[in-house]
Amino acid sequence: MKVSNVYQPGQFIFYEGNPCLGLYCVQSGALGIRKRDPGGQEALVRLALPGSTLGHRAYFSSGEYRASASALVPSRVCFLDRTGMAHLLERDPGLAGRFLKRLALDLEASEAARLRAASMPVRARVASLLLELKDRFASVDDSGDLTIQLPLSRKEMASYVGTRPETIARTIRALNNDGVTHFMGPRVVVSDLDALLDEVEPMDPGR
Amino acid sequence: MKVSNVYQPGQFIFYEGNPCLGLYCVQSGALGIRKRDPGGQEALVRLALPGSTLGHRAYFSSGEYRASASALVPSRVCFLDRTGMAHLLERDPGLAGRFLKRLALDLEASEAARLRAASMPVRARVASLLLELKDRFASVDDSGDLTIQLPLSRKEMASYVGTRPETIARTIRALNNDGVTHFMGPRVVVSDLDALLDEVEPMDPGR
DNA sequence: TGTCTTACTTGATCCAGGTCAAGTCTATTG
DNA sequence: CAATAGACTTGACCTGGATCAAGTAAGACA
Repeated sequence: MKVSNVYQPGQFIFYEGNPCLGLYCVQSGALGIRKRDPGGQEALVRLALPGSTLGHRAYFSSGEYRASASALVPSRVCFLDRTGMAHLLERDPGLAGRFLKRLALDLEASEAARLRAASMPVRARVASLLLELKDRFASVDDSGDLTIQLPLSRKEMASYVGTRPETIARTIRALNNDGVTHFMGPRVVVSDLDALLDEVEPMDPGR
Repeated sequence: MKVSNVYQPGQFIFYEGNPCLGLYCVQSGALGIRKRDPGGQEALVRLALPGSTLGHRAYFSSGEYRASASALVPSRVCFLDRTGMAHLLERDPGLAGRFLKRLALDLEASEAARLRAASMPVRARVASLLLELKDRFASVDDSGDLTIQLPLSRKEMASYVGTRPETIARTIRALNNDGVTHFMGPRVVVSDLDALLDEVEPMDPGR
């Protein structure tokens, strides 16, 4: 009923189009949620970090996954099948309500992301990706600076922020030149976190 | 517990930030759902047509509306307050499940819209707006052509497809020149529906 | 050790769509 | 009937980012 598995980077947990047989939950690591866009390309649409539940959308609607999930780093993921779910839902009457809330919040997040994507330049979107990765992948290095170990290739970063690898490279170069970041391969040093935050929300000097 | 009201064009049903006291349901007419974007502008994010439920997102999550709703045309909207909802939910145990499904489908729609917005040019997005409006606002005129009575100003159309009024004007002109549409003020004549469909999904000549 | 492959970077060029500045066209109001 | 005002259109121009075409760096393998 409930099993837990470890997936290595690149391994898939499920594929778009698979029937949804239950719910997954990320216990450790990080997953990438990918979706085939109209043009047939796999686009990275979301990250799933420890604590997040996966597949409840498909579970409650069509019964088919509308996206694929794969591990970005070694990840422990547990699975609860439909009978297990039914069991839980009947034993805990408040659970359905909490799923409703979860979905409602996801929906808000998704719509907010849509607005944001439309009104922020690539540079700001890259900055907010870094902030998103920070919580899970950052450590403080020997000289006291924040270092993020990127679990994504440039191509994946590009598809996540909705642009092209070339533009990611140029944006990285620009951020480096402005002293906001120091990208070195798969590792970024952020010496001034405030500078990064300003990229996302350029302060209006008025207040 | 359950009341039904008629709203005139421009009248608001609720505002972003208001506490959510129950659920609304569109019986007739059409509403525009608006959201304040990071830059402070009101952007039209969604249309609500007869049959759609409004505010379930806020109802199940924060308790505050995250968007405003106003009538685009005279609309009958009914309201069911929290006690009424609680009543219904307890009387019909399957209802919560149907709301879960509703939210899950909304979430899918929202993510699909996000992908679409990122990968379709303005012209195709305008075309799909017309297709969306067609079901509710189209009639067949005396000469047998499909005529859509637009319930949106150019500015609203612009914010809905994520662009500027100037670009809408130019796009309209281009569609007219190509014989796909005939915009005349607030009314569009679509003589060839297939041409409009092709704008949204340019057929790959291979198959 | 070289050489393949794949990921990444860089440069050059192009274009959709944003911005700014005049328009025109109604529609309202004194 | 001006006259001011708002909604829409048009033109001229500019720019962020896409595209195309060469690079370079670095791990995998013979």
